[in-house]
Amino acid sequence: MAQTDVPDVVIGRLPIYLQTLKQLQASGQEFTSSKQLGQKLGIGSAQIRKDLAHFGEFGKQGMGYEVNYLQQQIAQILHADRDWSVALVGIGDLGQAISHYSGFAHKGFHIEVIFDNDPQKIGQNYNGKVIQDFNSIYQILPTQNIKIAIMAVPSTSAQEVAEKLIVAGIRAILNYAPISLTLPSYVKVQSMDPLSHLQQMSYYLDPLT
Amino acid sequence: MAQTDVPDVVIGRLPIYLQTLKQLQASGQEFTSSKQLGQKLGIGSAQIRKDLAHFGEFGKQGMGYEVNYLQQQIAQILHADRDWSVALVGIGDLGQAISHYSGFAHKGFHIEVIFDNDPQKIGQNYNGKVIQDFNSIYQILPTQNIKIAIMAVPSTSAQEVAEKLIVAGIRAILNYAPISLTLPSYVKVQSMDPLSHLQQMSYYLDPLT
DNA sequence: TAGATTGTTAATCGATTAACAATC
DNA sequence: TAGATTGTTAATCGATTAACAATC
Repeated sequence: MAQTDVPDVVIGRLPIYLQTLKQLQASGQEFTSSKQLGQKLGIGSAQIRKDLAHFGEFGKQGMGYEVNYLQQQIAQILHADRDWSVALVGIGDLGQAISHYSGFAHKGFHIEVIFDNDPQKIGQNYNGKVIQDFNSIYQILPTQNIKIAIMAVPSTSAQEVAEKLIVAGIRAILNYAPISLTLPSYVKVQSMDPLSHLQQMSYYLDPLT
Repeated sequence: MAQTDVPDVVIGRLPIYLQTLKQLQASGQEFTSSKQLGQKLGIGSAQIRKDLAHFGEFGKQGMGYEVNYLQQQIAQILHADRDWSVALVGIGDLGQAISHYSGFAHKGFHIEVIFDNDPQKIGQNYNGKVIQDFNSIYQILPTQNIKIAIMAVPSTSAQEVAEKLIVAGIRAILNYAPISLTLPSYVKVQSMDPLSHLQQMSYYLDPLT
């Protein structure tokens, strides 16, 4: 297991390698090459080989990579070869959509607890789970050893909610609130911000149309 | 208006600058500085000044930036100072959540048409809009001059749907399918992939817990 | 004026790309 | 063997950071 620190940007590409390998596997292909992967992803083959080199040697000269083996190896590196318990915070429209989304559970991320702070919602049954009072996170999260949270709360409370989650032991947050969180570096944060993406694209669009 | 090509990575930061300026404005602050913005965003002040320098001079020495003015300028640069019509393709669980989400419309991105290919859904009224047959995109999109699409379709059909959208005149796609699209470079694509983000974070988590 | 902060240039840093010996 | 593709080193490229004169 490579212990020299691997750049964030490399880690960020591993999930898409994994995704692409899964597709190749589904299509029944046994071997692939850095060239083929690069073409599918629109990046250079050298970059893929360099990225993988951080973790070991996974291919054979002249042959390329065995799809199945490389997939397993990358899954292992990402800790995607196991199940993770996840807490969902905020069960408004967005939170409900997230909890419906089956893609997480199928890939090993299971929403085990749902929190909200609305007395109307607390205690209600949602998707087979009782909605818990957000104030009880200190009782619930540590005992269940949950390290990952998905935040679907208003921007106005996002920072405060995040800080409490950290106190409760959360170490990775997938943030759906369109705000930049300021948190200690030992906590990983990834933000989903569709509006930013739309604005980024509209820059390139002809404003006259 | 700066015409020398600005790096993608810079354009990608402008929306978060805009977001932060809106927050400052909401809090009633009239002036800010690259230092303050940098601290809020966890990036260096020099980077912010350098980014802005691509487009002009927006500050005053010793004073910093007028929040309102800088906000307007960045909005203009991003073409976020106008309204855009958007097509939503796919009205399953995810598409429904997206169409409910009010954040887009409030920021100028209006979902004007909804497409699906399920005969059960076509013709039904959803959120005040009649769901259109995806096969009619060639009639509808060009006449309404819609350049932006949000894709919430299965991975298996994403590539094919994207290609048809381009023929119908779409030039920017916000893709929710977890797949890497291969498209001509004159089309901008941004992908929303929560699973990739979760896997990226789980890399850093202690696998033993 | 003195202090602060800009816009910009130069220095540093890191990531991508090209090239190639090794070898399946 | 000849062809293909790896892993890796060296060269290039681009982005971030540091520093500072200009000036509000």
